[in-house]
Amino acid sequence: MSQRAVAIDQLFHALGDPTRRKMLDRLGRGPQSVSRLAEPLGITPTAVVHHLHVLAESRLVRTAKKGRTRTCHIEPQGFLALENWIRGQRALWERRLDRLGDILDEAED
Amino acid sequence: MSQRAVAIDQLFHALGDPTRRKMLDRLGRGPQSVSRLAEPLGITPTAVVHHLHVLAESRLVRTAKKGRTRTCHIEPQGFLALENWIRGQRALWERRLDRLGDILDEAED
DNA sequence: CTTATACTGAAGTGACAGTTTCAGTATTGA
DNA sequence: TCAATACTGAAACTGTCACTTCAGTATAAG
Repeated sequence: MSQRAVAIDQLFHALGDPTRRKMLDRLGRGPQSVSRLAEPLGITPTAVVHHLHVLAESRLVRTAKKGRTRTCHIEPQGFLALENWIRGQRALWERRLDRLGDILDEAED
Repeated sequence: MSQRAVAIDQLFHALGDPTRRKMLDRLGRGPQSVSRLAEPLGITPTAVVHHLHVLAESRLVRTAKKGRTRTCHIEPQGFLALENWIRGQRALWERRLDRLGDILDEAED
């Protein structure tokens, strides 16, 4: 599997978990510490740290420790990669579907 | 969890599997039968059928059986839902990051 | 009618991912 | 210095998921 494919794989795996997406929602509204992320999710800080590793690998979040507190915030890189993937998929079939025409029409229920 | 959230959940779960994404790549190039999807992936038709169920639930593919052959093709609906989700995420943090400025700059490595 | 083809449902297996507990380290504040 | 706080690593538990085999059904072809 190519380097690119591995990255996409990690990315989708990261986003595939509901808890991680909830964390992203939180972080979208502003930076948070590990504990403050954990509390509303009803999971332990340990679990949060694990999820942070996964999210950081895909460049969806970035964290920095200052003193005894780790602060987490959104990083745009991962989202850009996701958008690129979708563009690639569309490029595959969009022209063909346009040519066929009927399938797209049929698809809007 | 809201109806919307459930759908997004299914969608990411569907896209989280590498085999299913390979199937989408194939189908992006044109419709395929179950067996012809299975062969290059090195899995049984049974497994393909399972994946097709998952993909169909998220409106990423559509299938139709004619005679003894089931033909599968891409459906755009799921991809649109994914794009909408990303737009929602961006809306959360984009303005804030623009205001802060420095974080985005720091993010381009 | 008989055989081959194409798919499908049920049941079972193996691996992995999310989570917890618990013990440990680093930092802060009194 | 001492206690409380915040996080982290290892180990173990549990459920889920992808996949297989096998038996069965429907369709096509000779």
